[in-house]
Amino acid sequence: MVIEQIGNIIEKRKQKVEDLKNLNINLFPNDFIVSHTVQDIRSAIKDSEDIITENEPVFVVAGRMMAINRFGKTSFIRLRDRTGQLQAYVRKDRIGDESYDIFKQLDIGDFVGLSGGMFKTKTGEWTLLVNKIKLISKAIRPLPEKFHGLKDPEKRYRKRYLDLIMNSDVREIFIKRSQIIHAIRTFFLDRDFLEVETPMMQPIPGGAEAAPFKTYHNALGIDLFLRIAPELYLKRLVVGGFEKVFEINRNFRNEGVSTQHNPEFTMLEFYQAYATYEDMMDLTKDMFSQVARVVTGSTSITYQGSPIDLEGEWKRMTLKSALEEIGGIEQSLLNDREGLLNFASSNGIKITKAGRLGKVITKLFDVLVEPKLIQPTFITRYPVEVSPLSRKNEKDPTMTDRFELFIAGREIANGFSELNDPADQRERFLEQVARLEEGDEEAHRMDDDYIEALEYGMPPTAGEGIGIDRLVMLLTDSPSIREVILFPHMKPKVE
RNA sequence: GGGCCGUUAGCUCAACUAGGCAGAGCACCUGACUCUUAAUCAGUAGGUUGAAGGUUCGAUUCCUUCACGGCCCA
Repeated sequence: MVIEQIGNIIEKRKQKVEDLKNLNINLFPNDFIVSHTVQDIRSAIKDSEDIITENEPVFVVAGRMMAINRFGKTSFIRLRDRTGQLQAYVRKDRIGDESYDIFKQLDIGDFVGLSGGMFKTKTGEWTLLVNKIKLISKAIRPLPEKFHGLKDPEKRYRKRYLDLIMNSDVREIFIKRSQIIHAIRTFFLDRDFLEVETPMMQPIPGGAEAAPFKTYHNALGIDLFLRIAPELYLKRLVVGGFEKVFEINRNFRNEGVSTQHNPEFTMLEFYQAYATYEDMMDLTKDMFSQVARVVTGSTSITYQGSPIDLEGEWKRMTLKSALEEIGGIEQSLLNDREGLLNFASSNGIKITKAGRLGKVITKLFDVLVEPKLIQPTFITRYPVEVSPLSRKNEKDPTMTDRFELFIAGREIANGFSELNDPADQRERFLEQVARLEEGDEEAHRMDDDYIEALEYGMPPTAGEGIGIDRLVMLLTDSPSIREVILFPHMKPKVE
């Protein structure tokens, strides 16, 4: 049905295709040799403006025609390649009658190769004066409208290629995303970290509280799970002697989609032997300011209207003091599970699946404190029962040496000194397994192989995970995770 | 999962309040035009209004259900 609606334009384009074929024109040739990008041409002009003429040097460039202004025997083209946009001027008396007749059959959206010299139009714009024009690839479907572009978010996400063709700000976001990941990689490699890749398919999904995707391996006859985190594998590598490792890769969590969540998302995790969670906080701040400087040129950014300073002091406060000072909960209540639940219900805060004290505390934190942490803030000392992989604090064994980083009201990193005592780890897993058996599909599973690895000895280590998509959102001022993931998950549309 | 909003030409949007021949701009097609850049001028064409049902003489408009999406909440 949709095909019938668009059919009219497509039918006309297909008729053109037939006409061009009858003239022995190859619509999809593969022998055009490109010798310049648009950027190359601009640089050449900048370097030697005075010796450029409309006859030489001759530039050969290729790209998509984004606009054509036709005037009878002459036309202006706007040509786009990956480096930018360039105007070209096509004259019948320069390219010849036959060639111009073919050019008249071409459409906006077609790829062409051009060669010619550069001149200035009377409005002063450097323009390629075309000697030769060749069709390189034919577009059968019309591009969206040139002025308003493509706005419908559903169509932008489903047909991202159109979004990228039409919306330059979208192109910029994904270029920045690449630069951000590059800058992170450089940061760690410069500090003697080893980049590794660990399994995406795991027999026991571990390292986070999340529901996994399940799949099946035919030849082995076993269930496998798409990983929810790489953590337990990276720590096995620390056992193996790789004292500083990092991985940037995809995690998969079987949960809903929203402006903050995509079922697959990119995670940075890193581990450093002989370091503590406090070292990780220092490292994180260094990394964020370096990445921001490389990518945006500044450590002062704006996210959705809020100015954020990545260079200033990053406040550190414990979870409980944050609840007291920012959340407005009396200190005496903080160890009183029932009291906190009463406080919640009398303040209109719904707590489902309340669980133990630590769970209640973190849920209250999510509602009362998290949205208020706009400037970078480390929250430290998380309860043991919500931190099954973290080392217990030496002075207060109900708490762990763990932190989360919040910026712009969102959790963006989670790190801790690692639990390397295998007996303690086994006990923590057993508690989690009990919850799993109670039906909490997000609880951790027993991983005997991991405990065995710890039994061979893991040096004291600290590690951290940072959600790359959220970091990219922050540095590109994007309100939705779908703006920073090229192909976000969408329900298939029935047509 | 809940609430609100949206889905009309290839694209961006009108028409819906109060039911009465579904429109515009750009794109497309035809013609004119050798410095335009949202080119201009003249003309043509383009629609099962997201899907199914209901009310009605008559539904893009009102009602029900469904699909997909957006925002907010959980």
